Amino acid sequence: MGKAAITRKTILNKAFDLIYQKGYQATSVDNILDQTHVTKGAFYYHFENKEDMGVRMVEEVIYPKLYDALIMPLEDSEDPINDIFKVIMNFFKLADYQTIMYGCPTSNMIQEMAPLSDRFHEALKNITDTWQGTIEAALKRGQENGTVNRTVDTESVAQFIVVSYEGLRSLGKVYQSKLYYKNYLKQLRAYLATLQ
Amino acid sequence: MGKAAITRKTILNKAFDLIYQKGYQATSVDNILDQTHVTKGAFYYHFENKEDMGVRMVEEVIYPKLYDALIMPLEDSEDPINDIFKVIMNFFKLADYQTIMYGCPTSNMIQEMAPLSDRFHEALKNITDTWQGTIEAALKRGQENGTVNRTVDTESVAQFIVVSYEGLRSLGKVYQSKLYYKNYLKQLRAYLATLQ
DNA sequence: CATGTCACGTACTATTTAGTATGTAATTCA
DNA sequence: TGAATTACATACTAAATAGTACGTGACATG
Repeated sequence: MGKAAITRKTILNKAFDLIYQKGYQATSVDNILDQTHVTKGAFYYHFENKEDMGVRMVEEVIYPKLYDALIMPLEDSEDPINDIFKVIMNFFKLADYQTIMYGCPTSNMIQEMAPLSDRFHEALKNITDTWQGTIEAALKRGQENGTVNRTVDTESVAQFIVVSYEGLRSLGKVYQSKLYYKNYLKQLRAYLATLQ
Repeated sequence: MGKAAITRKTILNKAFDLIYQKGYQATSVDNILDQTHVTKGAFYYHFENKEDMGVRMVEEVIYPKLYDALIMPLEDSEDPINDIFKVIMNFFKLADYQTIMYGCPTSNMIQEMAPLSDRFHEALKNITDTWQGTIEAALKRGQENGTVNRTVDTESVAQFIVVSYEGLRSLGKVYQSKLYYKNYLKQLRAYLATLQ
């Protein structure tokens, strides 16, 4: 990676840290620059404006995190009912305080920016479409190999799983207890079991 | 209602309109004043500061809306499995474009402000506690009268319902389609049916 | 070796922000 | 009716904001 590419990455990574904790609008460009050794000239050389930087941050920082943790592990799943549960449970097992305190980065950005900016809206819709689509595809493979009941509506089930997960991460901000996550996993498992 | 009380209400109601659409931090005090016939002197006479106004808005505008639509109808429910579904379905039936476009006011405020302000955190936790508690109480009555299976963990079920609802409202911002809500209701009904 | 482009660095601006200082009508109450 | 308190109105400030103008050293390329 060249020097310029490093500068760009530095901006995006620090922007993620701050935006994840405070929100996009509450994080100023100066705020990001203060916490890096990057100057304003460099910032506006690499990005058109603040919105452009934010959208790239979603695409290049937030999306890969979600992909690695929750999407990729399901891409080849032949036993979705068990794998979906395992993937989510495993994510919470590895989660630190920040992860629980500040919610899901994707969901945070949707809440704040989807209604305000078309560019954000599109980037965020791509992420959720990909995730939901991956779950749906896994459920369909499960239907073919017999691990998932053929009568289930894979689209609405995939949606329900994503929706419940994002709701959990959102309300997790207010409850911040292990029990809250445990309770969720209990009900998620029960719900998934009904799909067999 | 006296004249001063009307001024106060005017501020809170307009604050709700703007904050619901743009977020708390993106809505300035001047912004609220521009859209009312209220001056800065009046604003800071009625509220300590912007945060104080925001918290009162949560308590006095957002909470009553959620209470009327989703909490009160369940307070005397003796058939929670059917009533919970009906109440949520009914809410979406009556929902306008704004409601779907801008998500759930409570959830929006949680996402933006719960990690940033203790006063917001507390006010928002009270709302969700009340809602979840009401659902749990209804489920317990259902267990007593036989409409709900006695083996179900009412706390985690109540939590799962709230969580899935809030996730839906959050992701609804990005999907904005009737189908998305229909799919949710389908899975919610299926999930609730397993509690019988 | 001259020259253009890349990748910044510095200094600035116009606007917006929450909040304050200080007034002054309108009520209330003794 | 006089005095105090309520409920505002107006004008201001200091800080923060996104973005710009303009410079400059490094480096590639003909």
